[in-house]
Amino acid sequence: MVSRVESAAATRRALVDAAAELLDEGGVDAVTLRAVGARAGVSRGAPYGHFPDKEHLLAAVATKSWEAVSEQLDTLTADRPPSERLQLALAGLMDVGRRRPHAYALMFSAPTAEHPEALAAVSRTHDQFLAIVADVIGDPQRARPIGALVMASVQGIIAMENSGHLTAEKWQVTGDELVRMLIGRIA
Amino acid sequence: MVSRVESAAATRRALVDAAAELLDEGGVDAVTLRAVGARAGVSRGAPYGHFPDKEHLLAAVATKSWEAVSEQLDTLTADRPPSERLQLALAGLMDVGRRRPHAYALMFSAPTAEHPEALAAVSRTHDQFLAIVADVIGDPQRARPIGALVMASVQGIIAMENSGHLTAEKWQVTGDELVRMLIGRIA
DNA sequence: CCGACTCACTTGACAATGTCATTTGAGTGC
DNA sequence: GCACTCAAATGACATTGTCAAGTGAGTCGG
Repeated sequence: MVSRVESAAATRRALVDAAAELLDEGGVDAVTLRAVGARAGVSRGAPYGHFPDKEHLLAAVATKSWEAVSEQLDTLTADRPPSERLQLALAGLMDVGRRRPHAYALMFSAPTAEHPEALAAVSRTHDQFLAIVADVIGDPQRARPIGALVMASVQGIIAMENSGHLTAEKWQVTGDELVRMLIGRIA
Repeated sequence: MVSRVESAAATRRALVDAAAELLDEGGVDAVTLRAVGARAGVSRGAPYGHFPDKEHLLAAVATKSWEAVSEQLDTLTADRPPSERLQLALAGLMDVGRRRPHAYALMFSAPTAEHPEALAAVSRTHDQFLAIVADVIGDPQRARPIGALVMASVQGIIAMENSGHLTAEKWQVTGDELVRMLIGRIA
């Protein structure tokens, strides 16, 4: 037996999942409210019962994507050496960028940063990342600037990889090698 | 007296300029073919005489934006010390990212990298940048990987600045300081 | 000088889409 | 058992990208 609120929550989840799938499959242009409704098994107007507009639905997708990264960071237990945790954390981020390029772009898009729920998920993930960086460099004072440099650089590497602007032929280097160069220079 | 081909070329220029203005003013959503036509003094269907579709018009805007950066790099004459030229080159890129954030995002977007004309402008600009990096580090062999790291990192810094994900309160650092940290670590 | 032609541009039309107002109907509390 | 709530469905509308057909100013051979 499903209560009304349970059904509504399930519909909301189905809408976000459907939007995420369509985003992964065909980019942001493929995420139409009609397609989302159809895949979620509801009508085209149903999203308006859960989100004020399409942008908020996409923000929910971005929030969920950030939460997935955050949960993956939770699995990096402290019994590993800090440098290994940093490497795994960056590898996890690069993995999202490569497996779900459209979702990744959405996670770092401007509208996402303006939705409180998304901001909270981003902030929590960044805090986890900063804690790892602090353990690596051993200096909490400098963790934030250095963490910002690493995060921004990795984000730029993935973004240029996905957009086709970072090719191995042109630059004689891969994204993974660039990340290794980067973390080799911050220690 | 304007010949027919001159008039057509002028219309094409007006369309690209109008699209660039609308992009700067209201983001990519504000660039509708009707608005572009109106601002260029032609009708909504006129762009189809010069571009196969809207994406090609946006690619032309990206191309022109890259060419502007390239021309600015041309002004960095070799009588400056290499490190100063690198700093000025990066400052120029950051300036575009801050003054024209939407155009900047377009320049690094995936569709842009698939249009030959845009690719040529990008490639030329990247070559100029690589030449400067080679002069700075004095090792042509390592210029490409290091240049890639710097370019990707700066791109990530600007992108996170523009999207609101890189705030001074959160990370205790500014984008400019990150760029200084970066070039300090590659020398 | 003029008639036919070219081609950039205009206009009408259409399907797709985001959004809102209205309606419907299943679950809920008295 | 009945009125009520609220999620969902439906109808409608403006906007947009795109294409087919039409138009008219510039061009060229005679």
